[in-house]
Order: sequence, then C-alpha cells, then structure tokens
Amino acid sequence: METTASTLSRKAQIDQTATALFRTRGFAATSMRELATALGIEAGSIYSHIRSKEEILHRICFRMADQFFAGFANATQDDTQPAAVRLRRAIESHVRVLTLDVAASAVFLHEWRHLSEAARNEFLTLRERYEVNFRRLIQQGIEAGELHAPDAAFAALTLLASLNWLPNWFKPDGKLTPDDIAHRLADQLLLGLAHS
Amino acid sequence: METTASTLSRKAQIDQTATALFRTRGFAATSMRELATALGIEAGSIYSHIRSKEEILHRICFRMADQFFAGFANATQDDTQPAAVRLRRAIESHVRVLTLDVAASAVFLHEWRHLSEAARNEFLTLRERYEVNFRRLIQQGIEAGELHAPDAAFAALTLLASLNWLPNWFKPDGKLTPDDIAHRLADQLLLGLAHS
DNA sequence: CCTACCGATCGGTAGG
DNA sequence: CCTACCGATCGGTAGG
Repeated sequence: METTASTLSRKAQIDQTATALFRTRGFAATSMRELATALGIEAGSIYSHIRSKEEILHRICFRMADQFFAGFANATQDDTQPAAVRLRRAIESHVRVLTLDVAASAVFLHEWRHLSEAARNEFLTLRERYEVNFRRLIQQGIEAGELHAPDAAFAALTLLASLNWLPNWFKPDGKLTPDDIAHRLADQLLLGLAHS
Repeated sequence: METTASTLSRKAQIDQTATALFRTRGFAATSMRELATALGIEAGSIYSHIRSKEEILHRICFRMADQFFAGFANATQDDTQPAAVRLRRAIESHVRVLTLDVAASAVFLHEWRHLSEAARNEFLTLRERYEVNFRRLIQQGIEAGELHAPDAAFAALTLLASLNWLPNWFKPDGKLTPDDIAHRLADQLLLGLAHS
C-alpha cells in the first residue's frame, strides 16, 4: 500500500536495470554483481526477488512479444480496411512498441539466444508467427492489387528488418516523434526510394 | 610448403571455428575450452597461435569492414554513372560481401560491442563512415532527381538495416543466388511495395 | 537484505 | 601442442 504509480516494485526495478545492462553489455557479459551494484544492493540479495538470471531475460523477451502481438491484433482487426491500410497501421503499431522501450526492444531483438533451449524454441515460434502475420497482410495486399512484390515472405522480412533497426538509433528526446518515424518508414517502404 | 589451397593455416582454422561459435553462442558465452574442443586440441594450445580471445574477434570484425569498404569503392568508382545506378551496385556489393561469409557477417554485425573500448571506437568510426558513403550516394540521387526521400540519412539507415538482416535467413544452398537476392532487395527498396 | 561461502568455470601462462 | 596450474570471477545458496 506504500506503492505509488511512480514507485516500481523491487522486481520491476531489477527488470529495468537489467534491461539497460543487458542492452549495452549483453546478457552473457553482464554479471549479477554488476546488476546488484547498479541497484545498490549485494549480489545475493537479488535472489529474494528472482529465481535466476535467465528468468529476468525470459520476462523481458516474452513481455515484449506480448506487446507486439497485442499491438498487431489491435491495428489490423478492422477487416473493412484495405490490406495496404492495415499494413500501415501494423507498421505504426510495431514502431510504437519499439519506441516505448528501446532498451527492452534491443534485448528482445538480440539477447533471446541466451534463453534456455525450451524457452528459445517457444520464443522463435512466436517470432515466426508474428512474421507470418505480416506476410499474410502483404499477400492479401498483393492479391487485391494494392501491393506488388515478387515474394511476400521476402518482403515481410525486409520490412521488419528496417523497422527493427530503430532501437539502434532512436532517441526518445529527438525531433521526430514515434508517429513521425512510423509514417516515414511506412512511406519509404511502401513507396520506395526511386522517383516515380 | 605443405600448405595447399584447401588447407587453412592453424590461425585461419581458429578464426573460422571461432566465427561459427561466436555467431551461434555469442562472443561472451563462448569459452576458449569450447573453441579448443571444436578444434580438437587443448585450451592452452590455442595461445601458441593467438594472443587473446579478443584478438580473434578483432580480426573478424575488421576483416569484414575492409571487405565492405573495398566492395563499395569498387562498385561506385565510375562517376559517369547515375547515382541510382551506383547505389544499386553498392547494394549488390554489400549483399555479395554478406553472403560470401554469413557467419563472419553476423559476428561483424552483432559482436563488435565486445571489442575493447579503443577497438570499439575505431570500429564504430568505420561503420559511421560506411553509412555516410551510402547517405551521400542517396543525397546525390535526390539532388539529381533520380531518388526521392525526405531525409537521406534516414533512408540510408533503413536501407542498410534491410540488407543486414540477410545473414539471419540466407542459406548458401538455397534457390536464390546472392545476385538474385541483391536484385530483389534493390528493387524492393528502390521501387517500394505499393503499386504505382 | 546481508554475510559468508559453495563448486564450477573463466582467460591465460609456464615449462616442457 | 600438452600438462598442470594461476588468480579471478561466475551464478547461486544457507542462515540469519
């Protein structure tokens, strides 16, 4: 009952601090001692809140996955819209999730390989399903004559790759808002660089 | 003199085996014992050929950087060509370097953060310079009316992000040759997904 | 949340 | 290239 909106639980603090460390130094190169020091406590104390180092990574990765899925579902649920419009909205949603927490996004994108094999397989299945969602949207757009691409799978991979580079350079306090960026990315990917 | 074209020097063997391990398990999570086992020797023996674990990573990263720069210079040296054509050739060169050794490319793209601070700074300076090369090419294309984009820097980042995702899915024995892929990528990035 | 500690493993070296 | 080893550090635990 002491907890206010601005006070993170100790567990949430651990997650947040670990996210920043995992992002800059990598999961394997980050020690629990470093994490403890950053939190201002002793290494052993962390284990009253979590079971293992991997558990933190697991939570970060799967929380982000949930957000991407929820955002996509919400952005594309309106079937009355053309596929190209729904694709635009899906792109905007993806960018919004990425920019809301760039550190967690970077961990989600790069550190999943350090999950245990079982968790890693589950993670990759989710990622594959998410890619299929984009692929299907592009495929629908092709069939409706709104989009053109020799291969929807290829197009989906390229599109997501462009979006996922964002955590590498996005600064929350920059001139461009997440929505500005989303629009530019969508324009560039949909319209191309060549003058028409 | 025993060395034939198909026989790698021990040092080259170490680099190659380490590249594969660094790629799948990450630099920090790969131990010198694992590397030794993969080579069929004892851990201590590696140090007759190299000075440190980081030296291997250093060589992989900077060798790839050299290849990207050499390829770009070669692809864009003909000033009589339009900027859009030179950009296409630069894309093809980049894809060629990536596909020639996807494992080394993946290490180059993801593991540079484990270089020592001095080497890391040098590496990032090179990467920045490479990106500027693409940015300038795009800028020239915009000024010549061959390309259109609200921001050349933004366009360059997005373009390279799409290309650099390649090592994550490219299979050397797949149906598409590197040149096929380069053409498709160039088409998609230059022409866009939207029907014109 | 701390103190004190566990066994395991790390990168690297000396001497042959 | 191996054997034998170094000091340091790792993730994690017991007991308070």
